[in-house]
Amino acid sequence: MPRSFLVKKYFAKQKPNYSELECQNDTSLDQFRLAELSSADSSPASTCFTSGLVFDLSILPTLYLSTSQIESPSPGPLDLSSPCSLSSSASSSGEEDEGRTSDPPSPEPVLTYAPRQRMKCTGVMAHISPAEEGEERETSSISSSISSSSGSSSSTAATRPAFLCKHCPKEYTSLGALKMHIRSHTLPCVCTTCGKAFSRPWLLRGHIRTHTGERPFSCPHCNRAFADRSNLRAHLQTHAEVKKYQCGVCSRTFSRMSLLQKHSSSGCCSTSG
DNA sequence: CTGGGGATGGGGCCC
DNA sequence: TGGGCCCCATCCCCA
Repeated sequence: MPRSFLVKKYFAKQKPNYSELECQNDTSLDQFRLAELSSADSSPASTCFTSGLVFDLSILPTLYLSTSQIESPSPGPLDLSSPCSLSSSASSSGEEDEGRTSDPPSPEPVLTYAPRQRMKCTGVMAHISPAEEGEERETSSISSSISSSSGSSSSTAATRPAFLCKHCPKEYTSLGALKMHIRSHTLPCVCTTCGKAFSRPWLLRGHIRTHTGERPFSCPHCNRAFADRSNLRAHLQTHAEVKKYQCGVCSRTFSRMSLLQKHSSSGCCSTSG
């Protein structure tokens, strides 16, 4: 299977440092922190920061069958002790704004169009049944996968163990990677505000911002705020004279890969295809 | 059609 | 080994 997705980028060892983002984050962060703290006891949506988050695998089957039970975020016996539980501190601590942000977008090298296939596995939910939700079962399945794969005629397995996902054809070279991947099937992090489930807590945090309206990331150029750093990064491209993505045919640059792809597919590069 | 924002998924790296 | 975060990528929608 294609493993190109697992290939780390050229700057793999570089510590990202969007100094520009940091600056604005430092200044705006307090505002958001205050807003967050103040809203934490006033805004209904913000309740999800304190008690609206439940990560209970057992509810997932119910979740996909019917969301009626979770549409009313009643402060029931929430399992805040769960490893996936989030608290107001988790967000208000500004773990992602605290200066861990990355390097300056600065004069980045313009990238020519080199589309990468996004790997998706579909039909996942159909495989998830209440009886399958347990991590133990997952891991036991992993073990069996390992043994079966190592015994199979896989060329890669000859040198390293292959950790196969039982929900999809994906395979990994480490158990940790597989376990993390499995979370994308089990979706243990559930937003009790809307019932949407996520594979990782920080994904849920980002989602929660859509409820709270929190936008910790501000553009230093126009002060526009974003809930997601990636979106800010994309936005910063709009301020750049030379965009990050360049058409290999007409040299026109775009702020987003998707725009370049649209551009390519809509005519410019039709000479070659 | 293009440009851009919002939201989200996922692998890799660091602690 | 797991959690948290980073970054990239993608889809959807709207102006």
